[in-house]
Amino acid sequence: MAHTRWLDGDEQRTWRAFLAANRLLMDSLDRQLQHDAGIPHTYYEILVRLSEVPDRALRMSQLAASSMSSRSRLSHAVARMEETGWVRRRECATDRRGAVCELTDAGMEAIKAAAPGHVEAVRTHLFDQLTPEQVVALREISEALAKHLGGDGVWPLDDKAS
Amino acid sequence: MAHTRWLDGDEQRTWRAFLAANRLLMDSLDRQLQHDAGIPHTYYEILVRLSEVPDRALRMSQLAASSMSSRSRLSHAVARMEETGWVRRRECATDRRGAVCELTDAGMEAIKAAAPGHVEAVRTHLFDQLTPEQVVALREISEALAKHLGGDGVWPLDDKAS
DNA sequence: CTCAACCGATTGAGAGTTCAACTATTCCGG
DNA sequence: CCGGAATAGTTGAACTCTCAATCGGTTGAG
Repeated sequence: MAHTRWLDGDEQRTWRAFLAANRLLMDSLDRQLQHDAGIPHTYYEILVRLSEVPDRALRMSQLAASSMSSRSRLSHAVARMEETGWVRRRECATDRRGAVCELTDAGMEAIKAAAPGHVEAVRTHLFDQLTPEQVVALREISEALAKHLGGDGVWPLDDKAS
Repeated sequence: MAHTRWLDGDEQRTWRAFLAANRLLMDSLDRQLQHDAGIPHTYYEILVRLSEVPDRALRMSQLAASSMSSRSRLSHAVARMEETGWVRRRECATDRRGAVCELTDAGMEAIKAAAPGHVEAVRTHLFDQLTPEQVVALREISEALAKHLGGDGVWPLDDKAS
């Protein structure tokens, strides 16, 4: 790289505000969930993905992709949540290397208990602070970034309504 | 809370795209910095704040606020970076409880070495993916959120220019 | 059929973060 | 001045995350 394309003043300001907003928001949500439900936000995301899928079960790799988690992180997280009885690991029928992670009833209860407080926090700290137009803009921005960064397995991305 | 204000379909989609984009972006930047410069992004932020301030020195609490770090996190981080010789701790002249953190020359060199690669990553993964209008929107959104969440000591927030 | 390359997932060590507890100092009402 | 409350910062334990190494299972070229 011969010549660095530095950020200009506006870009700097945008970038710093973005960093600040993200860290403050995520830290806040993490604290809320940890305090009220005893789990970090990343674990909550994993449980939610499982809860929305047929049979409440997914292959580890699919679960990792859909929760934006590295394989390693997911392995540790699932091990941890298996101890507390929220998920269970089964062998995969079609690929003996694979593992299927399944949400238990206790795990489902845990989500249901944690969800209202979490959703309320997301609403008050995010959506309540933005105009409807900003919400639309935020979605378009986020989808563009995630698409570029290869966030697969998260949204429809396709479907109708386009 | 009697009744939870759940997210509607559009809000869900926005929220998930936002989560995906943020995690992917931050993980990517963190990996880049860790790989090319051997420091996590949070440490980089701390060093940058110090580098921009008179005397390259700040009280711990101010440094924590301006880098969106908890006191504890900053303490650990500074201890770590002091070992590697990038910062130095001095007593505060006006308050014997206080400590002043100062960027060393070696620390300054470390930033200068890390900056080009980092800035390039921010550009390619963020700004290059957005239209100028989206950059403006992102700044307004981020500033609204950060302001609500009490992100002080980060921007001017005041100053001239409206 | 065989073996090497690849894939799915786990593991352990090292590093960063959080929380709560703690020390030391300053502030302030009486 | 005294003593309690607040402030600045640090510390250790518990926990999460990352990275690289590893292991068994699968796949495909020859």
